[in-house]
Amino acid sequence: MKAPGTSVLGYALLGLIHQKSSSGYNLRKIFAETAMGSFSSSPGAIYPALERLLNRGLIEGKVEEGSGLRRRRIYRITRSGSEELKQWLSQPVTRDEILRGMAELMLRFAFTEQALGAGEAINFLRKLRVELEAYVPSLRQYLRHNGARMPLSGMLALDSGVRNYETLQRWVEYAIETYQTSLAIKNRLPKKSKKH
Amino acid sequence: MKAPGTSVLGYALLGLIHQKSSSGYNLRKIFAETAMGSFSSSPGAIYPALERLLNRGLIEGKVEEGSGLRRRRIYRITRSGSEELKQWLSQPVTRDEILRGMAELMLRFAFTEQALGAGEAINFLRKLRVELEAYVPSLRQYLRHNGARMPLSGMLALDSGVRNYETLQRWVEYAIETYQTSLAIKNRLPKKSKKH
DNA sequence: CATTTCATGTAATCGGTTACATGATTAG
DNA sequence: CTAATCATGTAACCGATTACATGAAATG
Repeated sequence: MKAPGTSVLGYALLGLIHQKSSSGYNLRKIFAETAMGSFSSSPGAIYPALERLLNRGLIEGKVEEGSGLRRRRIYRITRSGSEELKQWLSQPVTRDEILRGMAELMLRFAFTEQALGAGEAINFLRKLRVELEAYVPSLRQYLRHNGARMPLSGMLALDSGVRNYETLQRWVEYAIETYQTSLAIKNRLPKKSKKH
Repeated sequence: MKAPGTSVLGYALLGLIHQKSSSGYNLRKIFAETAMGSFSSSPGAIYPALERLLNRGLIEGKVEEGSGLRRRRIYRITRSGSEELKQWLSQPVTRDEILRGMAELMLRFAFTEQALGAGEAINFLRKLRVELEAYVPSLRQYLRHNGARMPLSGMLALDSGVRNYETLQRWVEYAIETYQTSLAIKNRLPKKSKKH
């Protein structure tokens, strides 16, 4: 009765495989060496997750037949895997998701460009901006009203959260601008002036 | 042969109970209403976690005997619970922990002042500063060197991470200053009117 | 030849999510 | 009286952590 569903780690794997077919070992290295390590690591998580994706037909694996090479299984994304990824990426940006932490949002953003195009990436950023514009002031206000009667460390911890969101807001503006500039260059639009 | 261990949620509960004896319901509300909600919520996680703390003797619960009241169990921390909390709070700040995300670090910081005193809170901040001073430049350098050959969205996502850490560094400076100022004031003043 | 690195797994355990269950008390 | 809220749980499921296992190819 329950939809099996895909875990965040599953989507991280799916997105990486969508970008480039890889073996489990390669994927593990990516998690181990980059900031993506926050979504697990270690074979005990990754190999079972890959097998779940395989069983559900979201990826397919072929053993590399190269002559002098070690045997290893290269996974590539299937059509239904691509569809599931795109559906996940298209989900609305909710305050709930923002509260759960930025890691998952950033993962989605990082995959959006290749999977859905730059236009959708901008769209994602705009929706994020709207949510932040509604949420951050209320957080700031809560801090202003209750900060004084909290222990100093609690107030500071909250302040750290507020600063993070404010930084995120500035980043969103920067990211939107960056995208628009890059799009304008690609299209080589004869439009000279852009309003700010 | 394995030490049972306490989960992050367990420490969050332990720290809150250390600050103020509470019922499970009260604790749930704190998680539901504040930013602490990132560590779970929902009775299915909290009540079992409380029972584990109880079984390990880290907290004790007494049913409130108030006449006209609903029965509810008030938990208070035990000596060994207090010790375990302090030990957790005293752990060194490692880069590994920083990579796992700030939520847990901030939780530790928020509890440190009450459990170990303002001096230890400053100490925590200093250790965090040292780790960040070593880590952030390497992250920034990675972005400079590899950013150009990454997809735009990947570069931007990484940039967001760098900005977050830079914001955190500024926050650490601010927090240390705030603590030092507040300590200086407390020590200098011969206790004027402070209480209400 | 021994060690390291490549490459893929498996098993035990444990905690969290989801969803449901149960009563008691207060509010309308 | 009924509905909402208070207050505490329970059970099924599932995925992540930890630690161990295996074997083959490259490296010294």
